[in-house]
Amino acid sequence: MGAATSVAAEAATLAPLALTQSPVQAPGQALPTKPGVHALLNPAQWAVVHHGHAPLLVVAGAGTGKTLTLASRVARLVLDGADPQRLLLLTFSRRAAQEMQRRAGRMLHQALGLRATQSAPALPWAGTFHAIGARLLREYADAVGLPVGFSILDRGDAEDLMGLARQAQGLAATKTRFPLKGTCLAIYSRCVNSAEPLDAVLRDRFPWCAVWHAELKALFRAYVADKQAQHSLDYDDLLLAWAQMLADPSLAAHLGARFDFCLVDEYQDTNRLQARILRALKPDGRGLTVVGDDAQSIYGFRAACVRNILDFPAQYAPAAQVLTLERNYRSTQAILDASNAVIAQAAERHPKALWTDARASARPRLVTVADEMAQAAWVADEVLAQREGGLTLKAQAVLFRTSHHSAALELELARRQIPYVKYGGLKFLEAVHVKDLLAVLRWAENPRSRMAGFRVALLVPGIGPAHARRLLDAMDAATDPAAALQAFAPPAAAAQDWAELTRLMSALCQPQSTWPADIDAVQHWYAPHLRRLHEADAAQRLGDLDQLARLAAAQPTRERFLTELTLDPPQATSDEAGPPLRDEDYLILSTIHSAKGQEWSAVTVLNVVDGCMPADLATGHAAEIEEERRLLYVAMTRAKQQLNLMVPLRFHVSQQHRAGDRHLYGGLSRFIPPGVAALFERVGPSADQALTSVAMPAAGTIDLGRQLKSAWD
DNA sequence: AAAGCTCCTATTTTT
DNA sequence: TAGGAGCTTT
Repeated sequence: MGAATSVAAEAATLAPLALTQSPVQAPGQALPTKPGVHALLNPAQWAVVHHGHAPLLVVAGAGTGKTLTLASRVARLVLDGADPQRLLLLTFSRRAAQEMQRRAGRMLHQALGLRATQSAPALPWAGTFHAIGARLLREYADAVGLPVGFSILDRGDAEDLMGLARQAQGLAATKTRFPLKGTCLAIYSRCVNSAEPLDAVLRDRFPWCAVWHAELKALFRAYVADKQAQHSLDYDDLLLAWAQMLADPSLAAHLGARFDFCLVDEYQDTNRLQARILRALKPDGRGLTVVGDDAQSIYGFRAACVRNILDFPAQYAPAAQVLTLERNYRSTQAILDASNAVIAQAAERHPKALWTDARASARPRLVTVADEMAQAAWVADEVLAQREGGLTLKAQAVLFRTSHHSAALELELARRQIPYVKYGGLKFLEAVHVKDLLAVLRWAENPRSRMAGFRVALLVPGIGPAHARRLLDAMDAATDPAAALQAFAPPAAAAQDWAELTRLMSALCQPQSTWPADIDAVQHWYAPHLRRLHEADAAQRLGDLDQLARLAAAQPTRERFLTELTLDPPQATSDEAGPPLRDEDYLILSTIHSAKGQEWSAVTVLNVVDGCMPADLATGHAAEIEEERRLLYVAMTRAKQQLNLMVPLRFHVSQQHRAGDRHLYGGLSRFIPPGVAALFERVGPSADQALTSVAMPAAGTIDLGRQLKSAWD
């Protein structure tokens, strides 16, 4: 993504990184020259780095130097003559992609003995499955019959399109309630990603929707047709179309031959479709290395398939070699003991136990507090105390199951003026004003997009759904949709405002359109509409758009901007607020999902309470509970020195004041039974004492916090 | 046909 | 909280 994002992401990962084990990166360590390459790798890591062309599965436990090993392998391959342009490096998440690119780049830089001013050879084919898929599809669009300038729908867009199809099919007004658009898309997406037929998905995942089997099938057919008519691909299409492209033997051979090596990180989080892509790309597994840890599989809800990693070796004849990394360089033994105990209760897993020779230290703590307010206060106290003890804020992280669980803590941090950056759960792209502005750009880029056009047209006062539909129908029918837009006759009441829009659109559709000046033009056009539609908080929303413009300036073209923003949206709040000052220190807040692959000296996990971990929504199926267990395991294994699990005895489930605050008295998570709890140091009042203190009024304080915060706006 | 209302509901995690 | 659906008014 743009400069702002990479600066923030860089800042967020650099500090912890500097403290990692990485023998190869030890201060003063000369760069791996040929004979002594990676002499400091442990034997298992060394075996991975020097493995040949045969298919390889690396089972790498948390903190075992996985990324270092992968990056070293990349460096070794290049040293041995591999062309960096012919290395395909795939990951599931954006963060892992960035991390892999950065570490491999640094390693290459060292390995080639380059000076600081020289840059390492780029690894152009490193990225997420979705991003690489998008690039390949654009490159091969002509060959595979896709429109060259296709738009990529983010999840919101895809839902809206599904919603329109749903209405067009008359499913919005059924007697018994038809699944909502989001649910429809979830079902569709599950079918695509798990490569399972609709009836199986309905039976296993959405039994309450099974009666709508026929209607859903028709709906999905319409949805797919609409996407094609609008020259749009959704996230799933990026994988699906890629897989379909590879189903053609000659294309598969052509693409497979483009890459000498293919390394896949986070393999435990890939789904059946992604596995199919890899099989088609490298049918005999030659040059293929996959890395993962079944104990850290936490994306089952996105159809990630643990079987991918469990079944990988047997796909090949002879079976792929399996190398296991078990030596942990990250955490203290006490933290590992507790983590191992949590995951040991898991039903099915690739057996391994992490170990370290780091000297034993304090046990992780299980901290009982009365409620969320007390939790926030305890965490803030602890963070400040640690900082007094010499630990920077950046070396500390607070992790939580769902994004809003940090709300109380964020207020407390703001009150005490403790800076923080929050990862995950950010809905920047979902804000109405951001969507509006992007819709204009997207429409200009792809005039066939009814989604974008509809949204933009409705912004003009006097244009409603009926006129908008007439406009878009006319554009659909025209060979030159841009001309049809200019020719459209709006209702008289809208004439003035409509002219402004057509002027803007014709400027944006100039062949020599100047980017990023485009976005200024759009902002200029949109600002009055924004003020009209969002009087109350117009200033703040305009600020968001300024931020968007800054991101835009970092991209070479409009198309790249739209693609990058859709596939790699700003993910931390600091991205919105602009890059943090270089020397500024801040605490890390993150969802556990977004924390995967990261590490910090001190980690605090909020709400380790039944109903939260596991989430009460997830307690339906055994498989979901298992995934929640792995989630806790992932959270715990992020910690290097200190780990605190917070147990608020009372925490409220919803912020709906209308129905009154609902509270849960869950108690300690079921994942910490007494035997496991014994591995922790207990902090805080006993359960009895805490329960008596629960009668205190707690809810009202929130507004005070908000006022205090707004005083600094 | 558009705009301005009043309910209503749905709230995991990510590409 | 906020966005959406559905109703009523202009």
